[in-house]
Amino acid sequence: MNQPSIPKGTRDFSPEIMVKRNYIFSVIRQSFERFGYMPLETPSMENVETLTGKYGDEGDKLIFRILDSGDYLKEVSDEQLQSRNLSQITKGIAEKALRYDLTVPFARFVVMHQNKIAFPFKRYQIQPVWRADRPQKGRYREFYQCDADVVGSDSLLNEVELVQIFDEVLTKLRVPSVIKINNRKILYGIAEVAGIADRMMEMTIAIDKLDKIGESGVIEELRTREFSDESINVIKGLFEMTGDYESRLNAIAVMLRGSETGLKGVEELQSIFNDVNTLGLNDCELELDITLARGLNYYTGAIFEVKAKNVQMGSICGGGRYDDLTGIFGLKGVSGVGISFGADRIFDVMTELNVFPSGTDSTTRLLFVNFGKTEELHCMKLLREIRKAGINAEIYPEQGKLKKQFKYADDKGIPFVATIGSEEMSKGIIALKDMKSGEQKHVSLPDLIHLLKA
RNA sequence: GUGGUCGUAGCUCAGCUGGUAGAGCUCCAGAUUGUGGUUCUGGCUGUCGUGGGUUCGAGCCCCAUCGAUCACCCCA
Repeated sequence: MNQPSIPKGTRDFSPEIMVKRNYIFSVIRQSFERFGYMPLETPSMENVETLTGKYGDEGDKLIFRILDSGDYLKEVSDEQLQSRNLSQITKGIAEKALRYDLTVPFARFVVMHQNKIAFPFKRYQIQPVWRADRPQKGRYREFYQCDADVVGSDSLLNEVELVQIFDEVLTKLRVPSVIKINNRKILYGIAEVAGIADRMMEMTIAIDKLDKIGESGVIEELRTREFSDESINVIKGLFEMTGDYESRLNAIAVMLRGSETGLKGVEELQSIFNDVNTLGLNDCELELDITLARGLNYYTGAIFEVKAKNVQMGSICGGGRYDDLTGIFGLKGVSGVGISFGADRIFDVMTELNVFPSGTDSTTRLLFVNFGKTEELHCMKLLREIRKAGINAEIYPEQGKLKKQFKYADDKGIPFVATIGSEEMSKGIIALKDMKSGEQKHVSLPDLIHLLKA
């Protein structure tokens, strides 16, 4: 018999892990709502046309398609099958696909419901997305994104607030991070000045790898992509910029003086930096990274990427402004900006840093030991009061060796155990043991509730 | 989609130039019939990923296949 298994790149989440995951989700959700974002959910699957063409050629390949039900070959001719023209055949047999991110379905939603929506529209969405990637460290085929987006507002105040959300959430989760920011307009300006405006995508893919393959690696990549020496020389100028964001932005402004778009990008970043610095951040830093590109090609303005400090891991959050994502679906002139937390990577980082707070081991706070029928009923009465007081509590469902019952509490990470035998029962008291310190004392029911509520 | 590494007990792994498998941890029981985590004692656990080949004989060599993992591309 084959061992049962799950698809590549997917995972089961055990109760112990889910308690911790839910902690992350709740912190993120709380901050989103604190900043005025409202919840939204969209279907796991979308029509294929909704998704294709939004994520670049590479992205299209990574979309999971869903095979049609029934006689799914009925629309495919024998000639098409013979020719093995995959893209043609795929169209005929798969009209649905699993969502690849949350931003595109959101844009689709905004367009479909534009008449019912009050703009600026702020929504958050916490749902899984799927990518047919080959799994590796920190990369899964099914993972959760936690997005907050606002559409219908051009104001850079949104960008500033989104940086504050990054900072608030990651500070609460005890994951100090660097928030890298750049602007697509600047990248476009560079391409323009270098005379390669039409090949901006290629250029950004190359310079995005700077921290991975170094300056010489980037230049080599540009060469193999057959960029001219003049263009490469212009791009090289980027690597020579040093100092704080102000001096670097000034240097870029000089470099981009021939590009109106590029200068607009510089101006935007200056504004965002000024505001963020005036307001201040907690445990995160905002850092200008001119080489930051981001692959999703719908971004047009500010782009974000967040990396946890002191951990070897890809980016844990991303985001950016997209001026015309809704335009693709027929609603022009509505700009949006949003961010995304990668909950699975944040989980991995928190595990590595060991920063989960106590209380994320178990949802149960108190276990009653079971001594038999009479005591059982007595405990059940107390449990009603304890649960009414909002404390998560349970009783071991059968009489058994104390060793076994205490071990159960220990395995489950339950912090308190109440023991009520005949003696306690007759005196109307509870023997309460703190499993962490090992201390045990007799308390009354109100005392116990008071103690566990704290 | 391309390339590398690895599959032996529930987990982490050892196993010499081929001679029919072992350690630690976990788990279970007892020491302790009203107390977990620490300590001590005892015990269970394997189609050596799968299929084929070479050989008197394969965990070890060869081929295939599946799975895991890391890197590239790309990305949370």
